[in-house]
Amino acid sequence: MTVTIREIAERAGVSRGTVDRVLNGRERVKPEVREKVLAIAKQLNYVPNLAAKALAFSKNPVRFGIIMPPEEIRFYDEIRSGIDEAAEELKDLGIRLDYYYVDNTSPEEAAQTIRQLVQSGANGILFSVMDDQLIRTHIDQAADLGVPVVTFNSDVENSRRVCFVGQDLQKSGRVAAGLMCSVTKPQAKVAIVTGNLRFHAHRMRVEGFRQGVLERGGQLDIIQTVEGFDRYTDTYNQLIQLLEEHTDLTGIYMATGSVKACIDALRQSGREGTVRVVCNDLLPEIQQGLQERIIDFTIVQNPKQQGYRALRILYDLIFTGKHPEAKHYYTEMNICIPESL
Amino acid sequence: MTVTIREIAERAGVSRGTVDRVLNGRERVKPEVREKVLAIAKQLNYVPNLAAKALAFSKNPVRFGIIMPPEEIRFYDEIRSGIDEAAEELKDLGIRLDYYYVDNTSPEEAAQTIRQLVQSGANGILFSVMDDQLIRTHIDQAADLGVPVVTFNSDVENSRRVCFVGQDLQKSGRVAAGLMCSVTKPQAKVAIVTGNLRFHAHRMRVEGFRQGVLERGGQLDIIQTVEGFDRYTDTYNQLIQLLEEHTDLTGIYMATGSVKACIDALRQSGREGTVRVVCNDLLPEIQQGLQERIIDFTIVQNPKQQGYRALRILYDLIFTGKHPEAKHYYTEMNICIPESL
DNA sequence: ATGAAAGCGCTAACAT
DNA sequence: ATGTTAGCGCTTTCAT
Repeated sequence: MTVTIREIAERAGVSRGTVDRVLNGRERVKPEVREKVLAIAKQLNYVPNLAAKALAFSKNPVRFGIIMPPEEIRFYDEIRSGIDEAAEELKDLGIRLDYYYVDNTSPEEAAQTIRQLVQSGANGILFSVMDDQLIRTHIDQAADLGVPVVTFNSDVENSRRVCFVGQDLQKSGRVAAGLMCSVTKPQAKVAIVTGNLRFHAHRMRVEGFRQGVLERGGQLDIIQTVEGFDRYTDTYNQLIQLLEEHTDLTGIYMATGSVKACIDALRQSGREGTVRVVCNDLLPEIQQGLQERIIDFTIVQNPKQQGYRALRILYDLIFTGKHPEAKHYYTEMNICIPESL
Repeated sequence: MTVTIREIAERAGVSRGTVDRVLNGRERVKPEVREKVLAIAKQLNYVPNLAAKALAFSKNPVRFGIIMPPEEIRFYDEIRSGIDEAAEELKDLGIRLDYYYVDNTSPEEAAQTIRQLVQSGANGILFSVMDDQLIRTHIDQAADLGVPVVTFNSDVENSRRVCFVGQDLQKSGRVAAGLMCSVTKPQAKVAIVTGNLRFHAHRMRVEGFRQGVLERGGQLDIIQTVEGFDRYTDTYNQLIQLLEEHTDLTGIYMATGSVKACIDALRQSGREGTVRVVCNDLLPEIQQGLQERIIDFTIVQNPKQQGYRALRILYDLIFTGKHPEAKHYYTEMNICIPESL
């Protein structure tokens, strides 16, 4: 029925041990034997039995290290629960997960953790801290030593990570534009708030939004793009000023940054509920903003799926040798309104 | 480390075979032995190793029957791919899936299939055909004989199915109301189109919509609820008339029924793009309607997740004995606009 | 009613 | 460089 290494061994006239070596590239095997085994395996369309592998591995489980920001950062809660859920489903499948929470304000600790994991013989790494040259170097070193790294939520560009699992930022900007258009009059004046336009990730959403507006026939008048540097006060002050200067402002797209600041500024100026707001994610203050009808839409990125997918990709790579189909795996994007909560 | 039946056997002073019998209720075991084993298992917090189970089962895999409408019905394509994906992940986990495509215009074939599956010793059934008394009886019989049935997409009410996996219809109606409110002026006149109000499932969305409008402070004026009986012409004719009679109609909620008819009626009356439309699902004509800006929003129900979840629930029930937490498992609901495609 | 032992497909330690 | 063998945890005959 199903092809086993035993069958391959018989056909090739070698032992199962040898087949195992060949199939898993463990030691040097005489090239001709190697070729023969490989040929037969391919011809028979051999696929390893995962349950058997898992069982055999259960003594020394495969180890995956997960490197992410400190547990206090609530944003990662759902991602973590996605990973845990995947781990639960992969339970008994021969893997062990080790979480490492590292400082996310500088790259040293994260880099250090990568190195330690590689040295200690980890079989794969899930990474989500920051994009930095030092990190890049370490990821590439890990790759050289055969330890695959999957980045999630926030990528490390140009590194040799196996795959990035996260949101399609550009698309999220376009969706935001579509939503804003649908709730405003033609030529309505809107503002974009972002963190820092020098950051690739921040720029992407803004660009997506602009493109989205174009695709809708230039239906909006983007009067300003505010950089709030992800700080509450900067964002708040600039928005207060903006609202004063533009009494005809009808929409704000919070691409990145403190939504709390936006809500407070609107309240302060008495324009809450009048100015349309589109933002991202589903933090507590955003949920409340939705309920109170201050925020019209928020675009969320299924963090649970993100964690799940990232782990799955690593698992499939290690256990079945299946490389991800693309270097980017974009997770679903959902639009939320109060009723969706 | 992890507790095995071997350990339980040792502690209880019996053989592993006996422990297996007890834990899986296979044959009669002397009650006192039974109690003892159970007590130790509970005390040790025993959890079976799925990989080992799978491997041991690989000779006679557990069989699940999947009963759904004919393959031609495109609506089920994505659900099927969700099931297949789940099956892929559960590959080597000791299950075999058998698909049965049955007539979905009358209950006989579906009922017959349930009976056959039960007789042939299937270990579980995934069902999605229709809600009917004959079906109900068969599902209950299956339950009596220890064959769990999970319904998906469309439930069989009041039957003894283990669980239903599908959309929260009432909520989808509320979300529709929220969306409609967000793109119309206060007191805008809107119409609801449904299939047949005598059907529970159809009523739910309509009720949800009404409730949603109330929650938004009665912001809409629902002038009529049209029953289109899921037929193109009925729907088309009624909408044409409605549009003529109400030149101030600003929104249509297609709760159930032919969205094509709605689009055509709007085109015919030259009101496409002027009248806001909210509907469900993502059939080809709806995608096109979105692109052409005739449809504003469509609410979709992640069919892939639906299939995946349904299979998972059955698997967990059979292999780990874990019953679903609730009788209903509601799948995610997503809002789509052109940009989300 | 219960125990003993073989086997599911694969890995790893030990031989040769 | 390759073969042999003993598990991994559970199920399932076959004895008793």
